[in-house]
Amino acid sequence: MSEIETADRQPKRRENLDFIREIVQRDIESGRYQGRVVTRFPPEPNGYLHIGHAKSIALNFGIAEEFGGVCHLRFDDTNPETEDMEYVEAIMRDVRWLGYDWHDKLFFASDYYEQLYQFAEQLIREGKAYVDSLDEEGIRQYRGTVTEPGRPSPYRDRSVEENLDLFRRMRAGEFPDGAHVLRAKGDLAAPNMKMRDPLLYRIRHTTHYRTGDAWCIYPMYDYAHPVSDAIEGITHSICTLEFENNRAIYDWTLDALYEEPRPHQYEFARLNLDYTVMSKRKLLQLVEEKYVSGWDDPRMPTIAGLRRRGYTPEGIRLFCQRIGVDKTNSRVRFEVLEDAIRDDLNTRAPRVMAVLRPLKVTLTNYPPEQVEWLDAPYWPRDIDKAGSRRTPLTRELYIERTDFSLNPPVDWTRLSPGGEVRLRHAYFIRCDEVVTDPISGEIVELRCTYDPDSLGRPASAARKRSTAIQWVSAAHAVPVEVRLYSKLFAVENPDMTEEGKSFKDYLNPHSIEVLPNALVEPALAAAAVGERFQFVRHGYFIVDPDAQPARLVFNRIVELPDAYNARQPSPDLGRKAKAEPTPSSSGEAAVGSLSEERARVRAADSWLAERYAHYTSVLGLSAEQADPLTGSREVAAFFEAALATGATARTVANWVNNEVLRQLKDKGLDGLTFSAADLGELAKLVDSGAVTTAAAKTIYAEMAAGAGAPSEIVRRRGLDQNLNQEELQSIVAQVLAELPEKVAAYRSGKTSLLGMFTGQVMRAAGNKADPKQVQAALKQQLEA
RNA sequence: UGGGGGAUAGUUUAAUCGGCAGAACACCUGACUCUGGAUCAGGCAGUUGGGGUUCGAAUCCCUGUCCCCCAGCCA
Repeated sequence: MSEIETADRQPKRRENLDFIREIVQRDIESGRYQGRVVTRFPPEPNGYLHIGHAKSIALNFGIAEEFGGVCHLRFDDTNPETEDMEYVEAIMRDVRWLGYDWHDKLFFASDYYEQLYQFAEQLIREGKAYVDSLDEEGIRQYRGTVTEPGRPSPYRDRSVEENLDLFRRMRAGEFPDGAHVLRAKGDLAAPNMKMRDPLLYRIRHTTHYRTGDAWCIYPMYDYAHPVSDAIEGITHSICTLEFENNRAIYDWTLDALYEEPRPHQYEFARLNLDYTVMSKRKLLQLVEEKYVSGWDDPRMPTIAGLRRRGYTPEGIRLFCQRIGVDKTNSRVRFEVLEDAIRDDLNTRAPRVMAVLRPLKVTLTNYPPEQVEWLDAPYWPRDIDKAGSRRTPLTRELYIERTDFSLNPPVDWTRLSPGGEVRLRHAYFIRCDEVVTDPISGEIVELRCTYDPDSLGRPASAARKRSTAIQWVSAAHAVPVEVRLYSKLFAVENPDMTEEGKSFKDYLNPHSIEVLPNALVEPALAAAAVGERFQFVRHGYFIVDPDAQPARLVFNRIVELPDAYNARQPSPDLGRKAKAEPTPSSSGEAAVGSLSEERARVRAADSWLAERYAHYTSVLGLSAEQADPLTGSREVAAFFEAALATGATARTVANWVNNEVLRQLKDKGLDGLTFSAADLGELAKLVDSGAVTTAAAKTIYAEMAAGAGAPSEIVRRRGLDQNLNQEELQSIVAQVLAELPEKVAAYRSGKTSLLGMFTGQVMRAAGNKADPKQVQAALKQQLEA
């Protein structure tokens, strides 16, 4: 790497990190947690894990692995009404199956109930929580709406003693469900509804699957979660987007109870997959109402379902890697999942022959009693694996019905009347006669002849285009049941229901097709449950647990891409075209919120209104320039103070509007590290041409960082020294010499590289150069 | 309607904090092939609209539009 490129670089960050990993990396570098990385996967044991959870598991466990940390498995079991040990076990099985290990870091929020309780008493003692005796409806009423602030509950000002007494009696079981709740003293006027005195505890006289009847008050998620994180020393608490508003309570709770460095919450977008639903409630409904055979129905997006379907952990992890992590709400196409699974299976599923819809073939010139055991490799040439089995060829065979066509299209490469085709691992055959059922007209048999010289020989030019089709010997074939699965739902987004319909109305009636009379070659007779194969030209299959030794059952995991069928016009099941963007109004009228607000301020403040008029008529500023400058007296005064240095109005206005406003947004005028006079001086330097605008940006950046007055910065960085032509030419030459490939690319037409060259030269020249001159020099040398 | 978040090829996403808009999946073409698979080569295609600052904007400023989340004693 060249000196020029490495100069002025930030410490190198790992490339292509998602935003969460970037935060983790930064925290490691800054030593925020002394280099510790502790994440957690916090399922509630009230349902089975699904592919969406896999994304979260891969994220949390993946980060721990990659950054030398640990990931806890914590059951967030704070609601006794829905939780069950069955789910705990299923979840552990699924996480382990996905290939992740929590070692000894298995936790339950229910183990923290006592600590949680003690912390709650602390909050009460500190006046930060109170017992509210409003009923559910009352609480709702007092909470207000998104547009109206809430009102304080009549019980909000109870004394600490009374609160403590009531809370202890709540624990002691003196009150029925719903009589009281413990609430945080938040802000009832907060625009964030979550902060309007969130509930911390409720009374539930319900047996908990782990703590039994030890408790009759249970903590709420918003309270239990941050405290559990803190108890475990979690550093990065990663959850999905819908908890963004809850982060305020998360921080409120931990600020009250813990000190930095404490856990912090970060949110990412949950996975949405086309043609499936991902809510536990809906999946539970499918199971309970028997739309599927159970949580592990191979059509379910649950981990258990995908496992039974035959998906591999590696494939699922590959999928998670490919979809990335971001905050954008998105829907991932089903093919992306399927493609990841295929990618994984391609190198690990041996190829075998199966005939799903058999059509009888008789080789009329093949000796009736003869059996040839032909060598058939399990792997295609491009996969670096060895191994083969022998497969028997006899006079009577079965081939796939779909591999024969009575009236083939021009690009047909399989069997047709009078045509030839290769039997995979065997001979070429020619179809001489088609036997049909005289009544139904159905094709019942093909009478063919085989070419005894074609075994193991390359195809002749004439036969080159033929596909090698799969087949089985009629005498040796093993009858099996094959279950063909496809999408559970018939529409892309079953959550988006029409008026009066439910997601269940969009179930795909053909999501399972059972073929009871499929045939596989004898090598598969002893296949074990869980073994995966590629049925050549069909797809990947796995032996289902329903299989009996005498009756194998195969599930189709995923089909092979079919370039032939893909080319055929099919009913369009694709996505709707993107909606036309609504035509936008032109930007003439400034009616937006901020601008609107400033107009209101001016209407109420004649001095500001007068300044606005002055700026536009006397100073010659445009309305767009004058507007942001006259939104408050402070900004206008700042602008005029800068102007008093003698700089031009236009320059000062641009600097204030484009640069200073940014600082003002988060720090306010008082937080500024430089004065209006400083900015005026900077503007004058630009006006007079003493420094280039590029240099001015550098100076401004330093001013904003508190490096002092412009003149001082200029002197320190030597930005007033002019670069003479000779020096410029030499820097340009040097930069070009460092980047020979780029120069070649530019010369062969990639002129967009000019910007990159300019940037390099500007950097090398310490921004002392004038970009216009730089570009002139660059063009001259590049085109020389 | 208050608040919080989001918008980059058809889709999912990168872009070293102002300097080459890059990839994967999908699609198309070709090569190869005893799988119409895989692989290889090539191609199509993008910064939410408008304005501004700048030599240069996906990135900074102003201003629109669209989408998601929040008013459970669920998580």
